[in-house]
Amino acid sequence: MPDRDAALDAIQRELTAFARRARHKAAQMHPDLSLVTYSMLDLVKERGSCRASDLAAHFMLDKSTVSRQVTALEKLGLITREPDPEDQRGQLLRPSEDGLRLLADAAERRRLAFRERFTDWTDDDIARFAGYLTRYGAGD
Amino acid sequence: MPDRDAALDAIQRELTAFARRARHKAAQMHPDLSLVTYSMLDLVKERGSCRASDLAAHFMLDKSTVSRQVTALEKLGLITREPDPEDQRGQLLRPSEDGLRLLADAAERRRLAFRERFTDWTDDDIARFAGYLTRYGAGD
DNA sequence: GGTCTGCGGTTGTAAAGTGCAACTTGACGG
DNA sequence: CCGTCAAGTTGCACTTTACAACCGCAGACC
Repeated sequence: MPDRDAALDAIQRELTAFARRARHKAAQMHPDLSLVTYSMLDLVKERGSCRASDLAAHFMLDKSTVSRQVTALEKLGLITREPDPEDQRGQLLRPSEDGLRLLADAAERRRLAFRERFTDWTDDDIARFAGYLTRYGAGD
Repeated sequence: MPDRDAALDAIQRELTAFARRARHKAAQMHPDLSLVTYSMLDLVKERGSCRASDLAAHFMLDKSTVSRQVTALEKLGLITREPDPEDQRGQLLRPSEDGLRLLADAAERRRLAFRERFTDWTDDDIARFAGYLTRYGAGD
């Protein structure tokens, strides 16, 4: 089935092309935060609170890398660290007020950019595209 | 139109999630080449021959970065460089036999992984998904 | 023809992200 | 009490990347 293979090639190419551009654009949007650092902050918000090892597992990164990024986020005042009362080895990460503000601001700007980009797409096309992406992402 | 916004949010979330994991997965799939280096080789093959500045423009990378990656590709014997007969300043990049072989091999492995992942997708769904991604990518 | 401007590419330098390994500290089971 | 394991930190090396300075050639303009 050559058509199917050609389509699979296109999917692969476009997704990697997107990944390349994502880092570039994320760097422009938030000069102080990389895409990964931003995602970590986002996950901390999503979970309410979590440990550094949770971040390492979720992002498939080494714990040392996470340690440094968390330190950076704390230095920027975007998260707080407190020892885990249940296990003194670990620490609970929480987003700070500034961190929440930054996330909300970024989400809003991103939404505006997306509205712009999809102006000439129909509602049906957008819904189907979102459905396909979700279905793809569920395979991870 | 809340549905539309919800779908846009989903698209945004899934695409950034993919971008996060891209590096890790690419490293697994192509152990010898980085994601960017591999993409460069792929574009050179796609175009038949091209100049380094074309790569820089397409990948939104600095020309110095491209220069180093191209040097690496040449050292690995995956591409060849020859002065552009039309413009002595530039150079024409072409994939070597080894480069073509590596690309074909990688494409085959990738296709296998993708076939696995997309087993329960219909041909129509895959074609539409590829179409949406291409349409999205064309907006850059 | 000579000069100026601009483009294609290279190299030096610095910064950031990442993984591996060694270490510290605390938890848990014999 | 001790050995083992888990959570984080730090040192180190490597890679990727951008910016800036530079070289050589091309094309335009006088």
